[in-house]
Amino acid sequence: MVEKEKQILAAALRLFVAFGFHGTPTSKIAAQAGVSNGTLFHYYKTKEDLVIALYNDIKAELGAYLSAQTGGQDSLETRLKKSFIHSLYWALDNQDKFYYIQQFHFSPHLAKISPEVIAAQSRVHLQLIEEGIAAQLLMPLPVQLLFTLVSSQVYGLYQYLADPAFPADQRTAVIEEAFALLWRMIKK
Amino acid sequence: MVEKEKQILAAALRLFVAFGFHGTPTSKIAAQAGVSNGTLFHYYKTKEDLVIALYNDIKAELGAYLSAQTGGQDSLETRLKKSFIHSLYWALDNQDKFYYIQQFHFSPHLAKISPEVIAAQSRVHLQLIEEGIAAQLLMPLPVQLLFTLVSSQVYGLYQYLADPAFPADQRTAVIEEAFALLWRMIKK
DNA sequence: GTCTATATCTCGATAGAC
DNA sequence: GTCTATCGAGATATAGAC
Repeated sequence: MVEKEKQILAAALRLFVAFGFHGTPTSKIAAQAGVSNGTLFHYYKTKEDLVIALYNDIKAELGAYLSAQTGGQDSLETRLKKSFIHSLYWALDNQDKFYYIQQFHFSPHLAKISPEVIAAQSRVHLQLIEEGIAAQLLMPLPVQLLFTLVSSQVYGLYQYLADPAFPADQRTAVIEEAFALLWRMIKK
Repeated sequence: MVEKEKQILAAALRLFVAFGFHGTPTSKIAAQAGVSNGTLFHYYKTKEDLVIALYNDIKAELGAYLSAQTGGQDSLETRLKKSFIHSLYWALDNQDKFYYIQQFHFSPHLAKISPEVIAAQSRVHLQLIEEGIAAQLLMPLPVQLLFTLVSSQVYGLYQYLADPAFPADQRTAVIEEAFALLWRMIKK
């Protein structure tokens, strides 16, 4: 991916998050990226192409980050905890991107992403939970249900921690506490 | 609110959920509502006015429904459970409306809603949790944190249950189970 | 690959009769 | 209050020179 492409994606991210898909014309994206309107449409055939490319780019980045953190031979609890913590840190350090994912998720654009691609994104997490159930460390419940409960706790906790009024230096303590609660909930 | 107004809101809900804010022109809303373009703008000065009015209408309906379920002298656990269950049932029975709330939430329109109004919506839930902490029934944690954890579990469980592949006759059982897990997590 | 210039279209909003 | 008709703005996307 060349420089201009990155600039376009970066500008699109900023503007979409600030003004929504509707509220940001391609002309403004091009202007903020420092390229002409024509160049933007050289890289992305349509505006929707751009919206989707941005989503895929962010998802790929998040996926790469998380799998880089997946150490090896820790206990299951530790691996789950690391995954929990790093998801939160990534979200807190990349709030625009995290917001964009959710904005995209609640938009008709989501229909353009194939179900297989979406499923692939959570596969590694599902496997972790499956392993925990098989080893009788986690409650014997449907994998999807446990996964949903864990994920939604990440989302919820993010909302709590992302509040500008919340002191950043207390984040770690709250995350630790929240994971302890989560573990209490899902452990067998 | 007169008949035509309701028809406009109903059409707007259907279309916004299906095609997004951008993807649904006011002309289509008017057509689906069976009124003319001019009439739509008689009731709502701008398209954004309509978007916001729809949000407030849905929120009011949800608020009315939930407070109607708030019985009186049950135990705190039971009241919390009822609130949990009824939130879920409302969401499952009003999926378009629930989706719209979230779609609105992840859009720039949210900025047009005053923080006081948003805070008022969760006041009753916060009080319940506050009471639980004071009575030493719940973990001694920040009220907002516990509220966030409970809410996000509702959202997450909703996603799980709203999946068309999930058999509707097993909903109650899963909701019961999920509340038991939740209670295990937050009880002192 | 990048730009300028512009075609084409659609949408939100208004005017004014009834 | 409701309609028809329409204006003007601004959007996406393309054409074609460099």
